[in-house]
Amino acid sequence: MTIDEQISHLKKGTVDCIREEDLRKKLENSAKIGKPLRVKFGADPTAPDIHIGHTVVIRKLKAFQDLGHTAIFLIGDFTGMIGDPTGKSATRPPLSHEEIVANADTYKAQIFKLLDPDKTEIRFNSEWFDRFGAADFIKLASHTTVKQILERDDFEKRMQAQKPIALHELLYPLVQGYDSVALDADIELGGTDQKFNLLVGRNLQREYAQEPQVVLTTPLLEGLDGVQKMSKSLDNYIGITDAPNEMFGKIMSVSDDLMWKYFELLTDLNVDEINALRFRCESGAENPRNTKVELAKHIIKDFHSATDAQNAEVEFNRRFVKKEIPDEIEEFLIASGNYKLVDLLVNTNLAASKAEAKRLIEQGGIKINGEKATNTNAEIDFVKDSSSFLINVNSRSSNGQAEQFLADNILFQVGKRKFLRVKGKA
RNA sequence: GCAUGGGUGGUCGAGCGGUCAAAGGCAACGGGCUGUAAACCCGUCGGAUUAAUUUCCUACGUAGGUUCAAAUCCUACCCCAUGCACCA
Repeated sequence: MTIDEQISHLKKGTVDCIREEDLRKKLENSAKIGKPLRVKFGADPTAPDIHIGHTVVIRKLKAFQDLGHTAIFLIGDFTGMIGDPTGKSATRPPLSHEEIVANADTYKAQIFKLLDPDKTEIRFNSEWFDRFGAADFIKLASHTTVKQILERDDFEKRMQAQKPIALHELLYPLVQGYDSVALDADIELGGTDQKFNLLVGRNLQREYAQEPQVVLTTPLLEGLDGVQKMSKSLDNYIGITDAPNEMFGKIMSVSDDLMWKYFELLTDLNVDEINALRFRCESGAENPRNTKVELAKHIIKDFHSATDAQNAEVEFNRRFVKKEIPDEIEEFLIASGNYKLVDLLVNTNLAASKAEAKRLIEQGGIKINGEKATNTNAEIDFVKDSSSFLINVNSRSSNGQAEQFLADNILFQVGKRKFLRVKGKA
């Protein structure tokens, strides 16, 4: 690849590249002297569960890696110890060494689904900050003015809205930026929300007489709701350890509009290929649903395998298109006896409380062996009968119908997705 | 330290003596329409109890008090924010 080709490849799907001339210089120089560039990406140590929104930037890291450069995955364990960067006042409890190691392992297991372990450095910023003295800290702070820090969009807004800003939050960008100095980073990647912090790193490197890093930002990926950025706390995420079936379902619920962004940021298809698909959908030549199926398979293949992706599609079709019962259903064993339906739903965790169970029944959300349950007072008998169980569903109200059948289990369905097979305990 | 404003359900936010399990929004959940699209529409949304919207319990920062009755009034305390003062 020529340098021009590399640049356009690296810039695909990014928002900011500061500055492109610097990137070019670094790439050229690296090629000339045969020294790989050091590409940094920092992660929060407290939340090792990453979702595919995070992989947007990790894929970019991989792009550099594929070109022979060194990926540095930095775990901000020191930063994580001193507070919360998002603005809410709650200070995070310091993580123990063991927790940090455990979280790091979790990270590794996840990122190495995409990255090459041999070309990845995993670093912790406590390496240098544990040895950082108060004097060093003051010196670090002296390189930046209050005004500069307050430039940050978030701070400015909060000042204006008279919302509190804790002092340590002002220090955050400095701490994060110093990591680039300590690592002698050539390039730092991050989401667009990190732009300010990444630029602070760039300035600090200059202050510490290093060549400033190139800053490359990637867009934030909206989650399944299509509006807010993907995050675990909003429960609109696709975890990269999600099972193939689950991933498939979640991707299928992404809106058509958002699908194209997912294609751009989460697959290797190039811009032309994506545009071609898009044209077919928009001209009516293809049902967007089918294109979305392809998207789902592309993504699942990366985190599982092509076979898993294929199976997920089959399973999805069976379950949601043909509305058949899924292949594998969890089982719950229960002793023989007489149960109220609502109690059973609570005991099996299908409902959080009796009130909720009742509500589900009233709203037609509960199916027993495929039949909608309508009576909130229904009772079920599990009677041990040699090899199988006599199951007796009856109701107390006058209009209720009693039914009785012999089986070794009852299939419960809650809503469209939850299934549970309740079996009698032998 | 002083002054002012404030602490309400998962969240945001109304209520400011009874009609308050507490408006409204968001989130969530169930149903409908579909391509499990999205959007939209309908319903639910503290818990237990009941044939029932029946009865009861818990909840409006904490602890007391006034009242037949308190999220609402009073007292003390805790916490938060803003401003002032202070400022190497």
